[in-house]
Amino acid sequence: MTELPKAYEPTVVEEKWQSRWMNEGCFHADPHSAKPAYSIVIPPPNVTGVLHMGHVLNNTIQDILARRARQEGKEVLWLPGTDHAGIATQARVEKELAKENPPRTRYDVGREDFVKMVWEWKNKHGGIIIKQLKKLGCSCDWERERFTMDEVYAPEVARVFAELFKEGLIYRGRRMVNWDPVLCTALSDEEVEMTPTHSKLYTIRYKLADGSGQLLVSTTRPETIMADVAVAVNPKDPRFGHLVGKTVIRPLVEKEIPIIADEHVEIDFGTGALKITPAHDRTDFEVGMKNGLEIIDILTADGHINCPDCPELHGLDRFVARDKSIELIDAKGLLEKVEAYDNNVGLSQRSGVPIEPRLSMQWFLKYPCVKEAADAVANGDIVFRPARWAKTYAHWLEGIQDWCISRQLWWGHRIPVWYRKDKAAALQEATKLDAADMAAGDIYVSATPPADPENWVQDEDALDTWFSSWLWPFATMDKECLAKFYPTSDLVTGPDIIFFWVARMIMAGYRFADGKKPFGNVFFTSIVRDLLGRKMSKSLGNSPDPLDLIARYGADGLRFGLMRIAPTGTDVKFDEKQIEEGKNFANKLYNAARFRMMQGEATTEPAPKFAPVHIDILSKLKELHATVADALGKYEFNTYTQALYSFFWNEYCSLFLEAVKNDLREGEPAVKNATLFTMDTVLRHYLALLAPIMPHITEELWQSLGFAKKHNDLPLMSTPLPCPCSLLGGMDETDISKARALTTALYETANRARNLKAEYNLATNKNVKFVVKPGALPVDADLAARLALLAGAKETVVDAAYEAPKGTPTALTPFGELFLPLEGLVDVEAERARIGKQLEKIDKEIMKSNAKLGNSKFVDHAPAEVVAQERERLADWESKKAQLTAMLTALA
RNA sequence: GCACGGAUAGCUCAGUGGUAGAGCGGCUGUCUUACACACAGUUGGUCGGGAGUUCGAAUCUCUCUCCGUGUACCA
Repeated sequence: MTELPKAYEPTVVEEKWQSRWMNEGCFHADPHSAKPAYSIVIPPPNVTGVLHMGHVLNNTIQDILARRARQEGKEVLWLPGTDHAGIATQARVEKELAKENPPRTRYDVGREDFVKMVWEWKNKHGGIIIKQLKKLGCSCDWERERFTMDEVYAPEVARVFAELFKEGLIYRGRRMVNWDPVLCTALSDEEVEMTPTHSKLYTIRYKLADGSGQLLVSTTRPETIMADVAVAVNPKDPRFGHLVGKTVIRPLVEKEIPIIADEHVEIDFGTGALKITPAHDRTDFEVGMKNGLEIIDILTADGHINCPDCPELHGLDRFVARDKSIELIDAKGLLEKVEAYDNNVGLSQRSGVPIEPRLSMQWFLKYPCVKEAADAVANGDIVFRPARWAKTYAHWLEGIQDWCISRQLWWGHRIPVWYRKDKAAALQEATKLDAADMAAGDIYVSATPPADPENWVQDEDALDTWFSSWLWPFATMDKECLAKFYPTSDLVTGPDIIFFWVARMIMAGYRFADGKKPFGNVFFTSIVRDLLGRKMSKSLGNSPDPLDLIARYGADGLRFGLMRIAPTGTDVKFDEKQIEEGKNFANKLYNAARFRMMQGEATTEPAPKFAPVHIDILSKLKELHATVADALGKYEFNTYTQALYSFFWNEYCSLFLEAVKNDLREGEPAVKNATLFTMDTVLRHYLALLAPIMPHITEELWQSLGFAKKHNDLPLMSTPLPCPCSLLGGMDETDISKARALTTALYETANRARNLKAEYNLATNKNVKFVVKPGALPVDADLAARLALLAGAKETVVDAAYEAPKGTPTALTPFGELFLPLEGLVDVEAERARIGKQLEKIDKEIMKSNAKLGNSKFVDHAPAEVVAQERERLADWESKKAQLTAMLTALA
């Protein structure tokens, strides 16, 4: 007998197996393997990141796919790594500098030393999340861990840049971009979040220069009035037609500015007149260009007013200046009114502050292979799951805009462009740079720095982080790996980065990896929310720490609990109770295994003598194989998890084990042997099916149950999935279904028996005697004994001639009438009432059924089997009614 | 504004035309020698509202309400 603790303790077990798997190289992919390939690249978390629930969900799914693929005999590469996350990482180190005494900025340190500091920080503190992923049990090939700025990856980024530049797809220009005044960098359109905001709408009087009146102009941004260069009205607006061509006085830094006509102005909005401020508004900029207007920039890069002509505002923060400017205008008597106004303000996803539209010199990319990328998803070359994301994806591609790829950062891939020293100043101001400049030798664009660096000046900017991560599926792999594992099989990621990452990877794949798609399937996970439906976030403090959850419930418990509630189509509301379920399940599994270990070895002699209950559970196990394969094939992870849960807890533990316990104590050897054999078979197959989602506990039990020995002591994760074909091999299908019918009847009868006991307030542990007066199904000694065990009875007597004393509680079962003789303890009246109640229920069902079958339309239109089913049901109720009525008369 | 998703038991969720389900929670028993992280029993629902299609609707169609997400414009 094995001495084991009563409760499963995951911590030690999980650490043990994690290190053993790694030491034995179980996760390592062999590109020379003859096995078919299966590959996933991890969505690289930020190197500054710590594990959150989204990662747990995402990586558990990837681990399930990877581990299952290994069991299916595939050579698996799950390639891990981290993203350098330009802004986040740079900000992290700048924060450290600001804490110093005296505080420093990156400018105090200087570019070269600052970048060195970030590397130091990264090497010391970065990649915590990698350790955390290991604690979750992720079976990544850690020997192949990549970083988006490492020595292998960085040249790829530069190479791609140079190629796209030569192709004319990357260009530089002075454009209106999204400017983050806190981070002082340009951002892409995707990094701006339009946010509903309570603002104020100011209506201001612009006096006509000829003194003939005034024009009311509404604005939310009075602090930019000094940069107004015109007022526009719609050419079709009858109210203002006569004013076009006249001039008004700009209220701050007074100056005559023209009234122009432009169709962009909406007649119905506000006053119908719009101030044109080309330097500080995207559409105003366009209007300005169209009409040849001047551009007056009155904001600094960090969002302060730069307008010496207006000393009252000069140097003020843009929001302080907003209030101040209104005071000034009001003082001049030019403020008409101030109204509350709800509008959408673009906020920086990075710093959270309102974006400034700003004219600046930036690098842009015209996306390559847009059509290939759109077609691939449209025609199913790349499958999105759930499929509806394909629509979102297609919509984005249709309206795709050039991507601003330069960032005014120091941490990241520096733009691989050099300007000839003597011309650098001029070139950096040039709005157009192209291959001609390269030919002239004025600029140098390449993955390798110029041979004579002293003659060149490199571009100051760095690339958007996503400009490196869009190469992730292939830039992470060496030649051998590419040959074996590219394109990758599945990508598992959140729908929030469908544009940032997924779409761009598809384009990059077609353009840079031999025209091949980067992956075959994309599985978009749900987003984990809190119980109020809010996104998990640090600031709300509603995000549980996965490591804490692992400590309390085990990694297996966390994985199982989360997957059980992760629907495929919608978001998950996270409830810690569900994780507790995962832990409880692990404990159940552990105890079931412990129970088996207490029974000793199965013998080879005598040959197992299967009872219906054995055949039943083995047949269900066979079905479980199919359910699991089907669910995983369809990426239905909650179905997979739920099927595993209910098979084990309900079918195996609650029913089967309870029905066979006596075999182990006092059964004849052949029956005992059949039970041990069946338990072993179920556990062996089941552990393998469960292993992808609960890798640690299954590995531990595989070992302690002795299954590993039969497989050369291989860890379970390296053992091929047992074939369901071996289950009940050679047994006739009709015999199997006969056994299953008997077993179902047994379990149902046991339920009825328990109900009877409960109804008569007999404690579960009270030993009673049941009498079965058999009906249609045969009840042999085996079934009778198991029934007694399941019902918590001393014995079950099968007696066809049994005459129940008046008032004996009875129930109808698939095995016939079931009696619970209590020797006159029962009140006849109470019993009569009980049966009467049952009869009422049955009468209702009969009425329903009769109504249905009496409806000729139902009988004519419904499929034959549905009608037959209904008839059967009715017959069933009728016979039950007859029996109950007979009992009732017997009572009298 | 447009698009997409969701609304089923107190909670978290299954259930795509044929007798409304699971787990948790609640309540009642039980330390029955694998498991009290458990066992047995039990209580919970006009399937968001309305209309339609159908013999039959949680399921299909339309519409409304509420919640969520994406996207566009906003002076």
